[in-house]
Amino acid sequence: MRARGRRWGRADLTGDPLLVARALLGAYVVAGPVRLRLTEVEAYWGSKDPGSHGYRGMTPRTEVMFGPPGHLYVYRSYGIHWCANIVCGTAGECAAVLLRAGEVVAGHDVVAERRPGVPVRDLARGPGRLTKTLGLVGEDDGASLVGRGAPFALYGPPEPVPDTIVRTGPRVGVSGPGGDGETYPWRMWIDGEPSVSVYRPGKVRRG
DNA sequence: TGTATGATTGGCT
DNA sequence: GCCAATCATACAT
Repeated sequence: MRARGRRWGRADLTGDPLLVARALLGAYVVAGPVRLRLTEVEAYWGSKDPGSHGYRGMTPRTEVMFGPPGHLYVYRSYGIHWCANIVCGTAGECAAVLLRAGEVVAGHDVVAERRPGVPVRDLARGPGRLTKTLGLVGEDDGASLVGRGAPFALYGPPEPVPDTIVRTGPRVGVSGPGGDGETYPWRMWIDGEPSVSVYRPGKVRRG
């Protein structure tokens, strides 16, 4: 049996979202019988960040992101998929880390039922696929990952993920503040992981 | 009340 | 590489 990392609490998610995102690489998300090792994440930082849903202030949808760290922010993407974030930062500011990709390390039987015919490396390769594999839906928006009785849980990496295998780059599908397709390098992933999603540049706006 | 848009994916050319 | 699917959200009217 592989050693298991320490269960994370609210304190582990408090602070700079970029540092939290880095720390989440290699961490485990537990949803019922399914456990996922995170291999790719993106940071979103509220009012500093035109790419964030919370950039223009709090709305009913983004309310969770302004709350205390340790909760899920789940939203519908393109009317079809669900995408999941872990709220981090500090209560009152808007910060979250989008879960983009991971590797299934437990609960394969359940996942196989949920996602028949899907190749192993594609099970959680991309944010929409990841939520499907974990079974996350809109009703899980606001649910907690920390504390006793939380429906979900988060465990730190069993072994530290060294900086030498961590890569950073522009976020996927987000156009940056410059407008020229410039983006913040707030996407982070573990190099060489087959589950890491394919990069696609954000839509170029006319101009 | 109407409408444009998107932190995507899967299927087809 | 290109494009449709499909709907909640945000914002204009």
